[in-house]
Amino acid sequence: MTVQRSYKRGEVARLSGVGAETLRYYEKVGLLPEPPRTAARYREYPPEILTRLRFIQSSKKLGFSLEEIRSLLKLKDEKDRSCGEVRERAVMKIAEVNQKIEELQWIRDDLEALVERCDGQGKPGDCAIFTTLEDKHKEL
Amino acid sequence: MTVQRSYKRGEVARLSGVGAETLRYYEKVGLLPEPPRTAARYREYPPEILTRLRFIQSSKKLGFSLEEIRSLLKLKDEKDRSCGEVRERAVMKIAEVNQKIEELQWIRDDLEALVERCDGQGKPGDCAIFTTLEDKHKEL
DNA sequence: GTTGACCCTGTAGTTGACTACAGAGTTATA
DNA sequence: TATAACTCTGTAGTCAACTACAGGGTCAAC
Repeated sequence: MTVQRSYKRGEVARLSGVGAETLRYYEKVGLLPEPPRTAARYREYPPEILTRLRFIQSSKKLGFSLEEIRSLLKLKDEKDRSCGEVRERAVMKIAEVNQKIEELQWIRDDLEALVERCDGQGKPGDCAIFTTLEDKHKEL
Repeated sequence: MTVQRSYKRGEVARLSGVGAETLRYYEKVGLLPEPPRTAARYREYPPEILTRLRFIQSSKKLGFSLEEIRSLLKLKDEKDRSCGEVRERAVMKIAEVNQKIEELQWIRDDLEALVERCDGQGKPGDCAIFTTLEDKHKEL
């Protein structure tokens, strides 16, 4: 038979890089489901918790609030519910994400223009014409 | 001669969507330069402040902290300084931004896969296979 | 020339997202 | 079996990024 592995808080913390206290906090605010407990009320996290935490971490880095992440995860958790509404919300999320990508691309393009212009070393005032950094954002 | 226009706090707030108190806060933490004052110590913002605020706002939406935005803006403000170091930091920023874009694209692709799979309405469990949402992030 | 809508400074309060106890129970190891 | 290293709950503290006063001064317009 297979050994069904589960982790406790400290292990999950070590493996995911998310603080042990933070795990409890995430549970409290509904980002993580309440895990099963041992007889002594120790949390027993299934291995899947790690992918969920990875998702949370990268979403955070991208400027999603915990509230938004909660709603993204809800999409997944509701996979067994009425497909139509989930689909609708997913489509909206896609639009939001695309918008973020576009804005990041502007910023990157601005930075690249800057680098190109000030390619040499020294020469102050030379790379002066990178007001670009702001101009592109006029249409925002 | 040209009429050199300047704005006071309330006008900037209205035009930019950034709260009037927030402007003072941004000044305090070094995101905005101290503007010139009238005889009565009223702030007189030049029109350029608006592009700067737009830049701050979109960067915030993309998950940059005020500290990071400060360093992005410093790149611009230092345009007259040693070009080499500015260039170096810009190159690093570009890498960071590209990383963000990539991660957002993963999230978008995941969401799109989800939408594709649950294309019909109703049928629960049908769009069940969008564990994609987490799988892609395993390599993070 | 006063009323109301602005502006000033300084400071205090709020919200989101943690992070750190205190005081008590549990488990692994020597 | 005792000691260290965990875990539990509840609550309080921290930090970033605002947001909201209080107690005053300024200015335009009636």
